[in-house]
Amino acid sequence: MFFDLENGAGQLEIFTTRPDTIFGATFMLLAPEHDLVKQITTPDQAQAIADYLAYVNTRSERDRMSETKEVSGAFTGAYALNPFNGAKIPIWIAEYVLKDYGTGAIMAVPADDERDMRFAKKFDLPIVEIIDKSMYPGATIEDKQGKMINSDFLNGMEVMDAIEAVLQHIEAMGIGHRKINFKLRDAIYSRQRYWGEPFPIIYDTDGIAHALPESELPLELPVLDDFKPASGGKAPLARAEDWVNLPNGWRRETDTMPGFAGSSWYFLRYMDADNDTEFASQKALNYWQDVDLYVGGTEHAVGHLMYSRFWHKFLYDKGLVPTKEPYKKLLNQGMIQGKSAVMEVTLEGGRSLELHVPVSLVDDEWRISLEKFLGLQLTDNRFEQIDPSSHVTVVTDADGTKHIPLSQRVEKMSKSLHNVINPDEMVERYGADCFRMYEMFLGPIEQAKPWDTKGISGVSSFLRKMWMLFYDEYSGKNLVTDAEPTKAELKVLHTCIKKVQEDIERFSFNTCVSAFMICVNELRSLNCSKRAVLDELVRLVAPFAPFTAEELWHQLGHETTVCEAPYPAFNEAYLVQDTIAYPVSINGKKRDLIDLPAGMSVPELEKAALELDTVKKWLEGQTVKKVVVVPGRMINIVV
RNA sequence: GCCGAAGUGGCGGAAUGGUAGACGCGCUGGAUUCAAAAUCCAGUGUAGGCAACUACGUGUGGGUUCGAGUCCCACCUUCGGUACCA
Repeated sequence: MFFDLENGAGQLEIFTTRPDTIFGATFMLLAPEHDLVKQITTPDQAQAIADYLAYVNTRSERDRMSETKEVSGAFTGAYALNPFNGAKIPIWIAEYVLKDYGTGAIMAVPADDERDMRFAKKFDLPIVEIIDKSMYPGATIEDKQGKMINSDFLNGMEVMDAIEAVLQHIEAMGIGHRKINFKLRDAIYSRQRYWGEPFPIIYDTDGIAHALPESELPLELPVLDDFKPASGGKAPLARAEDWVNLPNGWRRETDTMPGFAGSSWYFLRYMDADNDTEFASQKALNYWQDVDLYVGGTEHAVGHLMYSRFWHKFLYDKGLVPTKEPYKKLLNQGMIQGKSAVMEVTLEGGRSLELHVPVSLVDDEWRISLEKFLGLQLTDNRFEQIDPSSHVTVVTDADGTKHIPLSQRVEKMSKSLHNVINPDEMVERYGADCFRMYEMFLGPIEQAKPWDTKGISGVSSFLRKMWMLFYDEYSGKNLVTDAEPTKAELKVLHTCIKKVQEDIERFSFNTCVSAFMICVNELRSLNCSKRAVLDELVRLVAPFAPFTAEELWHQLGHETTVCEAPYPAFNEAYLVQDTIAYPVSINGKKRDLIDLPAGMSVPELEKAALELDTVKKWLEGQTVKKVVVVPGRMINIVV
């Protein structure tokens, strides 16, 4: 929307989503970097504006974004005119108005915008109420609800109607137009490194960019020996001069694309990887459709997923893919956090600071020995200035060794926090299967949880116990027999199959691991090494411990990979119970437990419960009001 | 500020409205060992009691229900993401 400047000095273009509030616009705001600032500033205000711009210059992008409570600004001395009533509106500049959003200029409506309100209060600018929200209790300042007041021809209208009415006026008067504003976050696309797809872009002798003709695609990276940046801050590709400089004097782009580029659509290519005429045939695309499940961390949800969906939408609009969205379901896995060790230091003058000590130097009681600390001071200059005798607390053990106690904090694993556990070391020590299963075992997949190396021994001994169903612990003799499994053994196996099947469906992998542990413990106590049971167990465990399962599968005499064997299905017949343990409650509080044959009728169950000694004891002097019996579940006596 | 997730033992966590704490770690006691590691057995929510047992117990306060960690209402706290977006 355009506002005339006072004295015919030109026009100011602003962007607003609330043109209905125009009669409440008591001042205008420009971004400090706005082109008009220099032109319109009056001599009286030149010093104030110069001072303010100097201040803005000292502020980093981060400062400007993080400090949101305190507003700042300066008056240019110039005025714009309200196109409907000719009112004079002072023009200010303020750092909270961003140069790159909209037109870098806004009409400020303090009555209907919190930041504008703070600005008006700070600089004592008028506030004109323009929306009566009294009939909408609880409506916030941003809600588009209420009746227009103090607004000339809009008075009495509901906000939504007023927006439409004022838009029609504005367009009829030719002082503005409707526009949908799109914004794509963080579109930093090119990278100065070798690893990445090269851009098929060439520059002519005037430096104008041209797309490489299709006949020259695909463009492939040249072979390099040295991947360090080239001179002049150029990307490594600039070293390949034969590749960069074309015979006609044109030059290739030397930046490359980021990981987002290929990963935004590679799954489509997977659908028809050998196709050399198109990225994938319509037949393949219609068959595979989309990706069932996308598992990724939060940075993927905001970064990669956004690009990938954007890509896919483009391909869909072009009619090249059959689905609007590339992924059916998103699962955000939680972060495995680190436990960091924080040393609290008090320097002379009472100034205190916190320093992260490498967790590898910390003992079980979360302390660092003085000896190790002195060693640390030699290699890490963050600790140079610290005097252990006065700046930190030191405790002395009974045996005379000195330690500095540290506090523990669970936070993101990060080099800067010195709390990183290297997965390679875990795999080296426990094996990939154990590491994988322990990560699953830690807790629900969507939740963040701290890594604790201590707990991994539980999974490690589970894998050993499973192995020992096949092999004798001491002699290494193969224990597998072809005997018929008993009812009890089949029940153990099928209980596990059922649980694992159900838990996989709801992504509850931690409880799958627990089900395997129960199964193996019970098979061990039954001394079961029967092929009929173990064969199914191996197939069941294969997705969780693939290396171990593959090994055991071959030991069972199979020639092909376990991945090709059908996944076991449970048989309800093996799970039938002869007796059911019924909890017996008085007023909802459990008082006894009774084993009763399955299939007992409700009156029989009630009678059996009322005959229990425990129940009789609790019923002394009481009247039974009601007995709730849920067959197969529980019995509750209400008194 | 906005969006999202989560509050249960010493710790990670389990629990279609129906036995709270499965499974694992840790801890305690025992077996084995010259000793240790490893392994095996038993115990382990808190308080009282030799025990049987009793009371209390899933962030706080209410509610629904025969019965609530689970459902409803209000609140508190923590974590993650994002942020002057007009």
